[in-house]
Amino acid sequence: MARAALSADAVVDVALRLVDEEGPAALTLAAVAARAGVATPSLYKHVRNLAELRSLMSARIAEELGDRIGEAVLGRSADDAIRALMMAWRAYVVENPNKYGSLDQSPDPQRAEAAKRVVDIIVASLRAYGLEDSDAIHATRCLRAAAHGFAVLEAAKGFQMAEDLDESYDLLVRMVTAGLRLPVHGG
Amino acid sequence: MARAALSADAVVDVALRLVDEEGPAALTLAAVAARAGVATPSLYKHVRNLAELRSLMSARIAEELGDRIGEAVLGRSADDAIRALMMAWRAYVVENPNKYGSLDQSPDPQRAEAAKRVVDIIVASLRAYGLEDSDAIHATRCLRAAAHGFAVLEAAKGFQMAEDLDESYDLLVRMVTAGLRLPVHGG
DNA sequence: AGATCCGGCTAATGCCATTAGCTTTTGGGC
DNA sequence: GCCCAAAAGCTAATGGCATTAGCCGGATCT
Repeated sequence: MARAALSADAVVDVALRLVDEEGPAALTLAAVAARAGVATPSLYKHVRNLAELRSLMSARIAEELGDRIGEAVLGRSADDAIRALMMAWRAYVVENPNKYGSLDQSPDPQRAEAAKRVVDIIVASLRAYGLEDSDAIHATRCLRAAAHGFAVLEAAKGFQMAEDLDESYDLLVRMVTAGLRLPVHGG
Repeated sequence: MARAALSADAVVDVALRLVDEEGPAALTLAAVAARAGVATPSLYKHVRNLAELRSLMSARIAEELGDRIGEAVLGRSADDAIRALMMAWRAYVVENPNKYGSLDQSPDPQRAEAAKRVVDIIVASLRAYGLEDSDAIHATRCLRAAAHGFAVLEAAKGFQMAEDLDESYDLLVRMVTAGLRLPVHGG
């Protein structure tokens, strides 16, 4: 062992704080190193390269999101759980738009675990609707699409009209909860 | 005037083809210039900088998407129109995942027009449901969130399970069309 | 024909990621 | 208490990229 000043986790911490405060475009190894009080190349002792740092950051963001929605569904079921889950999802995005905006969806092992947890929480919440196996997968995809789509658009300031976003989201939540009662096939 | 070899539009064309073929990460002025058969700095005669090129590209992508969904809703109404619109949206994404992935949502004048057209088409399609004014805005946001969310996740290969994506999307379309009959407020 | 302007070019700057290779610190075994 | 191996830091160097400055040639208009 040696000086334990820095670590991969610590680098990710610093990077996340940087993105949170200055936006995704501010993420450079130089900026992270400066914040960590270290020369740029030193970061390579903890992280393979910028791409890996991004991936680790995404994993952490997915974990945080998973924590939030996991808490939200505790002790709730059916519409109540889905509403809480979606509300928690959006609350996370509103609190951390820059972080959410730098979440990337690319499939890599690191992220797989965190993403899987989010999916598992959703799938579990869908059991109250009688959705299992393939049906639960299809329904989960719809829920993710709705929540993520709204999140991305809101984080990117893609909704320009003056109407209250809370009301829009409330409608979306009701669309989803009602939609989970539809037959997964046919109609 | 002088040699009309290149133009802002032509540069955008080249850039879009580049992104389409090699992915969003391949977008550099150097690469665009190489494809255009020109030295890198020459591009600055047509485009202010990389950020503006990105913006122009986004505008074009939004236009293309607008064309597609505009065509799709022609001669249809209500569920039929919404289904056609959402199907056209996804078809565009599946055909052009890289282009769609480089669509950015940031609000700037160039993009405003193209984005507005997409929104207008949706709003118009919602009239069949009796949705007007604020209600139409809220409903439009939900539809955009659903379609865009699915599109982003699919383009980024965010859906890992083996289940057929067509079936998932069909469920999403039915969720939306059914959801458009919900009261916009309350429930 | 000549002035003008547009659109191209080369050269130069500065930031960034990444690599190589050296130095320092630290903790464990003697 | 001392030595050594490895971890973690550093400086220097490389190469790609965006961007700016300033020059040049040809097309257009008068």
